[in-house]
Amino acid sequence: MEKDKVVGLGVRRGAWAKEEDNLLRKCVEKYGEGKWHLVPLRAGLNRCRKSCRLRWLNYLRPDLKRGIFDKDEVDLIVRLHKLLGNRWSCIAGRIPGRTANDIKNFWNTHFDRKKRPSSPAAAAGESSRRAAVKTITASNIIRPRPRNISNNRPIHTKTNDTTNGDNGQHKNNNNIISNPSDSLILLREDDDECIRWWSDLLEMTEKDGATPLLFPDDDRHITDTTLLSPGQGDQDNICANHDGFCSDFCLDVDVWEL
DNA sequence: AATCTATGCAACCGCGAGATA
DNA sequence: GTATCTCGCGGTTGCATAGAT
Repeated sequence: MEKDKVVGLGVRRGAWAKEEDNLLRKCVEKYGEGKWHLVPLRAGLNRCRKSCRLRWLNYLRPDLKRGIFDKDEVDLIVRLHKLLGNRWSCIAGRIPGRTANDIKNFWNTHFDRKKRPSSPAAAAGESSRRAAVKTITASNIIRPRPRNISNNRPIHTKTNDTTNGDNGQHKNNNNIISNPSDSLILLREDDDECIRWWSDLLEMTEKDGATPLLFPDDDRHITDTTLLSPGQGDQDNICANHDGFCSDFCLDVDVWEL
């Protein structure tokens, strides 16, 4: 990677200066997320749109949580990775305040078996976590399933979604339902199914023993599954807090015959 | 104190998908 | 149907820095 360079058409690259951060922040606060191709112009930044978007998503967003991952988050990442594989954006959608890049970096640092822990102590500490990861294979990763939503179906619209960037749009990566409003429909109309799905999932995960519902370094069972289950808590908050995430998780486990 | 090594993380790249003309 | 543009994602790179020697 080249840092602090100006290339090609004079577009600046590399580390961001504080002034650039301020310009970008003000621009997004004023115009909102999205329309990234306009952001460099609007903000007066000599950066490409991708760089602006990345900087905002990974660093400047006000709801970002920084610092080390706590146990709950680590456990969640392990379990979601078992389910979803390297679909970091999906995983990030379930962990408030964390970005896909954060999680990806965290995973690559702490769980990627290509890298080795620096000390025996660290290795011991990580071994149990790695053991859980070890069993992940392409065949047991659960992949979301596309659903056909008729255009005629009534949509429960939400008006508090002010953003149209980031998670507001989801690509159909591996048949993920793309529109957050679709997920809303699923939640409203398939509440029971979603609840059942999560129940089955948690049960299955506990049964197969591949990734036990335990923290890696102690025997504390996860009892607070509220964060995980779309069938619990405030339904509105699920999509409001995690944007399109629900769409990624309203799926049938057996469809892909895993 | 100087040098080396390992690690964390910010940033870039390339690609695929959706939207639109 | 196709070309083009934009967006978003996962993979990868390489700088900065802490820790070891």
